Amino acid sequence: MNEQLQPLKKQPRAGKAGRTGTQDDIVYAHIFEAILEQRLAPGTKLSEEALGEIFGVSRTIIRRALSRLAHEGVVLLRPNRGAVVASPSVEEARQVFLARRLVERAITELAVQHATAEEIAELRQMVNDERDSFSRGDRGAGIRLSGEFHLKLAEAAKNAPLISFQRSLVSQTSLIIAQYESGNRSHCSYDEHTQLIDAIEARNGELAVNLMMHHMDHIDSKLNLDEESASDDLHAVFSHLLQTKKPGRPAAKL
Amino acid sequence: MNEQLQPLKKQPRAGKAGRTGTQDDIVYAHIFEAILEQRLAPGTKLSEEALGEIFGVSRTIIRRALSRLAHEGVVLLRPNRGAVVASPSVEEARQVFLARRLVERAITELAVQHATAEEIAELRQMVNDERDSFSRGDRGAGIRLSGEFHLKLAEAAKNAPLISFQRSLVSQTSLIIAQYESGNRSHCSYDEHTQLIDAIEARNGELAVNLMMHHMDHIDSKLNLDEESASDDLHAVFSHLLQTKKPGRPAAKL
DNA sequence: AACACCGCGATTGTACACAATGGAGGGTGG
DNA sequence: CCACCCTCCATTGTGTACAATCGCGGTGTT
Repeated sequence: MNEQLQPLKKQPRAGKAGRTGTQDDIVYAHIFEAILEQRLAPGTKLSEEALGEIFGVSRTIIRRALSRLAHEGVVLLRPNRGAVVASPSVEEARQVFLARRLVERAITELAVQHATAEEIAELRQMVNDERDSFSRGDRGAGIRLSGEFHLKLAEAAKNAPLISFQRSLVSQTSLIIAQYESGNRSHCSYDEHTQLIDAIEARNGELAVNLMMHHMDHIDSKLNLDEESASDDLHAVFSHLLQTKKPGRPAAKL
Repeated sequence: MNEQLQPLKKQPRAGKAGRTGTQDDIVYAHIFEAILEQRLAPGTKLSEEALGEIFGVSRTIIRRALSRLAHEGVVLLRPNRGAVVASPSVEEARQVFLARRLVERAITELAVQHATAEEIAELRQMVNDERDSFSRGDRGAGIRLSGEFHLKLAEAAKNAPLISFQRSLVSQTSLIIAQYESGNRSHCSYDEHTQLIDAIEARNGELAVNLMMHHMDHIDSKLNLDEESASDDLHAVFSHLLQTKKPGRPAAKL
């Protein structure tokens, strides 16, 4: 029952979630990755004590990681009732996408102006990694790397507040994609990423923005935001009932 | 040395910082207000233990409040070295203002579409409060209320991610204004706020956006971002070097 | 005299113990 | 038989003790 991975002293575990920093980051990254990989379904309760045993740290660390995840919108923190994996409603998803269009447009324009050759090279490398992940069939890693691409682009824009906001938006987008994306189609075609890099490298702002907006369109269109899919999305369909509101009769049986 | 205000059990102290919620919020609001009122100069060290004694709570609460302030960019959290009041550089200030232009434009457009009559009434009330504060000479409250106006506008836009981002931007803007604004000119003329509300109520999107952009221009122009002012801005000029200065008495009274 | 190294003090980082809250289940009354 | 209430338990919220870390000042050497 109480299997606990080794107290995660050093060991980067470089293969998986991002590079090791402080313990918080490790816990944060692991939970985040688990959510993206859909090993943690939306609505799943995240008990502090259980997580603490799993990662071999105290609740203090877990609490910080959860707080951070909550701030990025990936986890919902209910006072006195613990944390659950967020399950964005269709309306929330729309809001995130609207905000992303806005931010991505600005980021693209700024990146065209400020991206260095080194950054462009890094971006190309990331697209390669992303393609590899998808060809390996590692969908979770693919979604994560695709998000990291957009985050890297934000860094190239050289605007700290936008980077921070983009991080939050990308996190939520990843969760939404994991939750709503239909079937197994690659959600963020790396072709579009490559074209985008080309336009940025050519300092063609107008083209870059157009590509980015089309890219956003494609992401939108691949999601089933208009009507709920039926079978295994029960969690998503009902989660808004059985975790937050509805003080009276909160879905008696679940 | 150990002067400590009463353990802040309930007592809303409604006059000052925002309405009382949980203890975190009280501590957060008080520190935030102290920073805006410039009773806490940029660069001032925020010792957890000292704050804990002042507010009569344990370091746990203080730590959460500081973490939140850090996330909003008002406080700088240096690992193993404690927290200090942030002192945005000119470059950082420019980035914040760029991001704000972006966000305010979008918020204005959305508010024109979605603001309800009730929200518009609330906005007008807030402008009244703001004017009262300035006429009373309460500059800190004025800056804070002006920020809350822009935040309320974001709420009228009905987009959760934008609201969250705007909260962070407004906080940082307030700090920048407190730090850089020249003299005693009212920084956010409520006339402009009133005109803006009128345009929104008339559902005139183009006019509203133009007013907002001019409003941003005015805020920009009132700051001394181009060249440092000499006398009392030494803190700002050097704070990035000597973050630990001013060890004595962090705000004699709160 | 200046530089470098080492130990000390202060402050933050972490873990844990206790208090408080909310939900679930059983029991009782209508 | 159903509904309501009351108690108990699981889980989170808070305070505190202890450990780790960093900066600073003393001391010795070159």
